Formats: sequence, C-alpha cells, structure tokens
Amino acid sequence: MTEDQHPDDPLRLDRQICFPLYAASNLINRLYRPVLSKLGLTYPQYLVMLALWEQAPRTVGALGEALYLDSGTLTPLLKRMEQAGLLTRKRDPEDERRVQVALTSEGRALKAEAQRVPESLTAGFEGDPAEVEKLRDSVQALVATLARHNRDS
Amino acid sequence: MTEDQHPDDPLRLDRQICFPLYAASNLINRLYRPVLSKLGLTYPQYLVMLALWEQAPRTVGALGEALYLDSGTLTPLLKRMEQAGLLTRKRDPEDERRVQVALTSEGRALKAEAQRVPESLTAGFEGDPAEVEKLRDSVQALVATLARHNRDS
DNA sequence: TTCCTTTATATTGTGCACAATATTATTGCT
DNA sequence: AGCAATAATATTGTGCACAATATAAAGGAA
Repeated sequence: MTEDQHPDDPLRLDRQICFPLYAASNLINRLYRPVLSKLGLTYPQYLVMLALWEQAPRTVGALGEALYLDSGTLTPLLKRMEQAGLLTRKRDPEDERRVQVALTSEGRALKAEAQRVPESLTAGFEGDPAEVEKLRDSVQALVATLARHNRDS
Repeated sequence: MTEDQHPDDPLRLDRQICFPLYAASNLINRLYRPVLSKLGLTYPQYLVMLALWEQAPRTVGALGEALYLDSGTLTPLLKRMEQAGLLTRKRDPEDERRVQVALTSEGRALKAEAQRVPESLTAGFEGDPAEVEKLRDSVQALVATLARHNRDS
C-alpha cells in the first residue's frame, strides 16, 4: 500500500522548507523546557524576559512586535508572569489604551540566574560556532521576509 | 529605564539561534493557514497528509517518528482527521497495541488539490531557490542533531 | 461638541504540543 | 503457565498561538 513517490514530487516531506523549521521549533522547545523550568519559565516567557532585560518598560504592542506575537497570545502569558511576580502591567496614564509592562526587582534578578542558559544549551548544536551563526543569520533574514509579507497582506 | 546592553551579552535577543527558528515556525503557520483552510486542514494536519501520501498505512508511532511528535499530540489530531473523513484508525490485528492509520479515498483525492500548495507559498520566500535549499539542508541537519540529542537523554 | 475612524489591548473558541500518567497488549524469563 | 518488564497508544492538565470579535480610549472632521 506504499504509494509511488516521484523524486521531484513537490509534496515530498523531505523537500519542504517549512517542515524542518517547524520540527526545529518543537525540538528546541523540548530542549529548553527542563532548563527553563528551573527558573520557573516556559520558552515564550523566557523570550519575554530577554526582551524586557534589553528594554523596559515596554508596551504589549512593542513586545509583540519584537517577538512576532499578538495580544491574544501575550495577554494571558503576561498575566501568568505577573502572577509569578516577574513583572507588572499597568495602563499608561498618557494613553489609557496602552499597557506598560515593567520588570519587578525579582524579574531583574532573574537575569543573573539565566546567564548560563545559552551555553548550557549549545550542547544540542554541536557544530562550529561560525556555522551556527551563519544559520542564525539565514533564518533571521527569512523571518524578516515572512514578517514583511505578513504585514503587507 | 532602558537597560545597559553589552554587545556580547549572551542573552541579547538578536544573538539567539533558537528565537528566529521559533519565530519562523509561527510565521509560517500563519502564512499556511489561509491556504490550507481551503483544504480543511491545519498545518500539522497537512504534515500528516504529506507523510501518509508518501506511505500508508502507517502506525501512530511511525507518524510520530517522521514528524517528531508524540501520541499526546497525534491521537487527538488524528481523531479530528478521522472525523473529517480523511483517514481511518484501526488496531493492528497482528499487534493490538498498534493503531494503523490509513487514507480514505477522500484523503487520497485531496493530494490533487494540494499540488499547488508549495508553489503558492514560495512567494513568502522570495530568494533564489538554491539559497532556500541550502537553508533547508542546514535546518534539516540541525533537526537531526536535536532529535538525536533528544533520544539519547 | 458630535460622531466616525483608528488604535491598543482583552476575550472567546479552536487546535496544537508536551510532561506525566494510565491502559492495554506483547515479550521474556523462569 | 505465571509474571515482571517493556512497548504502543490514550488520557489529563497546562500553556501557548491565532483568527475573530469585543471593548475602550484617542484622534479627527465638520
């Protein structure tokens, strides 16, 4: 019952560009999970912390732009992080539509504990760093293209 | 309130390799959604169809190995696809632990309608095909490494 | 001012994704 | 045969991700 499979069939799984990106994302999430759970974070929450450690406070919209996520994803996620004591959410008095997300001292302190996260995960990438950086830049370029495409349509 | 940010801080968002992969996966999902919804499929469901168009029937475990997913994800997903009439699930009489997933005629027929999906999405990748193939191969290699790492631990 | 439009965030409903656990079938050992 | 160990799938509970929609504030035109 195995189907015929021509080598140039555009529907072959191993010819897809999107599938390995999807699989990589899932596998990375799985790899990060045990490491980040020690910090009490999920992977998307870790990304929010990275963004806030670079610049805070930031609005929900600014976070969404940095992480390519919308309010439907961020609002409940930020509420959980607020509950956990990592950040605060309050309406901007200048413009009551906006919500400013700021770090608590606990949230700022967590950065010290996260310092070793990247290096403790490079084990999964075993390859020379220059190669990894090239891959990163390629995917970053792809993301920029996809994001532009998304905004335009 | 902007934080100091050293150029070699390992926690800088733009130095992460995992973040662009995560963002690319999300953006791709968003890009595929309107195209696949015309076929009545989600992106993971589309991947299951790609796998089954290559070879069917397959066990749940074999599908999970091909797509890097486990039964917790696949079981409900396959049930929805069974409800939609695309495939059948039945216990293997040879080994009652296994579930054989087979295509219905409707599921096989859907392949014809999916032929144009890949080309209708290359618009989002605007770059020369050789470059895209190189990126694909790099990410495939990464996925292989991550998957091995995952099995071993 | 009144009202219309736009903007920012929140809510609702659906479908993944996964860890932990449960269930049932097979295998292997004695 | 009896039974522990293993294997394959299913279930449960939590947390994303997103489209569609709702809510409320700001801006702008007449």
